[in-house]
Amino acid sequence: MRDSIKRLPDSELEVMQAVWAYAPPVSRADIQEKLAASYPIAQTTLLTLLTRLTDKGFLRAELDGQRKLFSPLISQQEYLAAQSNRFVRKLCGGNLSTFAAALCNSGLTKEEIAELRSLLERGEL
Amino acid sequence: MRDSIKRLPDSELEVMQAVWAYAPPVSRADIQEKLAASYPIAQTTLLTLLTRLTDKGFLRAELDGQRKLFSPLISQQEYLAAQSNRFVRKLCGGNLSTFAAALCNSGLTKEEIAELRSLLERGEL
DNA sequence: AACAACTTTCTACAATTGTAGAATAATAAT
DNA sequence: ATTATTATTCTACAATTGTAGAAAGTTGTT
Repeated sequence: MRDSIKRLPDSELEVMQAVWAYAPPVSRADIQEKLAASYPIAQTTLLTLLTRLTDKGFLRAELDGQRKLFSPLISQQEYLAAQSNRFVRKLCGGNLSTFAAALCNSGLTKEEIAELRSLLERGEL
Repeated sequence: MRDSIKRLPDSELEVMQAVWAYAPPVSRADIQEKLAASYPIAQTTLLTLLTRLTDKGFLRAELDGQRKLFSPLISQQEYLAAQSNRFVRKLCGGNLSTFAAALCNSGLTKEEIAELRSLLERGEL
């Protein structure tokens, strides 16, 4: 919920999502395999992004022989919560009707909106 | 709802929000006045951002004597709808429970969540 | 005419983001 | 040992973003 979690650039977010998809720790190769279809990328590029994410405090790196293994320091839920907050507060100016209207016009079907309502009902988690 | 609406960088978003706050068209001075407190910025910087937004198709500029007047080509609702879509589809992987959980952890109070639910009830708009 | 006030355009530059080849280090295989 | 293989680090560079001074065009004053 930390408001201090910075919004990641697209390429770094792609990498984080691949990291989150595994039980940590993950190697560069794991991530690259996961991204292969949706976001093909050179190994050195991926390593650059992993380094940047580590510098930014999103990942922790440990050595395993010659290679590195990465673990998230910020969970997907933490990140998404922070970004949701940003969306409502900053983009929608904290105005819930604005936010609701945006959702209703976002392309979600009526059924999806209904599902969302019901999910919101069961409070936290 | 166009998925093609690009996510704006922070500074350009600040400007667009100021533009949306007025009935168009607006001058650079109008925008600067609106932003003065929350986002102080040099006039030339603001003009650079306005030019970039115009190039990106977010604004239209017309001449009014020596100065320019700007009007949004993309409404706040269009932009927010596109970004909401992106949030659910891309950040939450289209998973509504993930999205709901993010909202519940975003710092919104129970009352706000309840309000959101009720706003979502009255469908569109 | 010369100046002041205001506006925009040009030019500039550092930081961030997107991407990856070259160089290097370690490991495995022959 | 010599050679592939594989992994990381260095170096590089273009595009985007954040920010603004310098230069130049208009208009209203004195």
